[in-house]
Amino acid sequence: MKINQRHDWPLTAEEAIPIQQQLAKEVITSDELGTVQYVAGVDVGFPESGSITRAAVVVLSFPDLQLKEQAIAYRPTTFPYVPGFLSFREVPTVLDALEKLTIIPDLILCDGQGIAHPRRFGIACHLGVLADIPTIGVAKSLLVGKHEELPLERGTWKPLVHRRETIGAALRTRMGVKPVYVSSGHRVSLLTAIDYVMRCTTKYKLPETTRLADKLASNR
DNA sequence: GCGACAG
DNA sequence: ATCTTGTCGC
Repeated sequence: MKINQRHDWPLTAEEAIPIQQQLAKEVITSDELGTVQYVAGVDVGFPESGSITRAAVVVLSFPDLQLKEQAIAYRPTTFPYVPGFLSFREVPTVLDALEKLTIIPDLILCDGQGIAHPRRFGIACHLGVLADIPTIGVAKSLLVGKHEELPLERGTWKPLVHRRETIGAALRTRMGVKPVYVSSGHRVSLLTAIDYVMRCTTKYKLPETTRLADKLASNR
């Protein structure tokens, strides 16, 4: 698939802030997605002591979650890891991998936050806006916000609140296991996001999409 | 000013 | 993220 270039990639957080503020205006947190036939998962690894960025994308059929296609892309690493600016480090290479796909995914599950971000523009939002594809943020740990303790049952969740605003949810995908943090990326509401994350999760804490992408991104 | 801080 | 030994449970 072809993706339009929207902006140059900055090399510092200071230069990245204006870009986040501008693109954050384009984020849509209501449901603007059609029938989901293909769900994608993306993940990024940093081999060669971090000097190389390796992005992996897997496309699964939905709801049966069978692997249909995968792609991988590499770039020299140019942006450091700075909390709040993860997308500037990972998205350029992820877009390269997406462009190699034959199948255009109907939904993408990202490894990281969506709007559960200081400026409401986490990596899932950035990828969603640039690719113009519905995205959901699924993070393993918290960047901002807090939530009440949740019940132990699989599928239970509590609102993730930041500055008195609900920005996502802490979701228990497996009984008795630490929750994942789900938030809207682009063109997906929170409730719909929670539903898709549950439907993509089978026997592990993380969605199958993320697990397969992770295997491809970190393995060799 | 002092901590917290996705991957 | 990455590095990296042992340990716990099915």
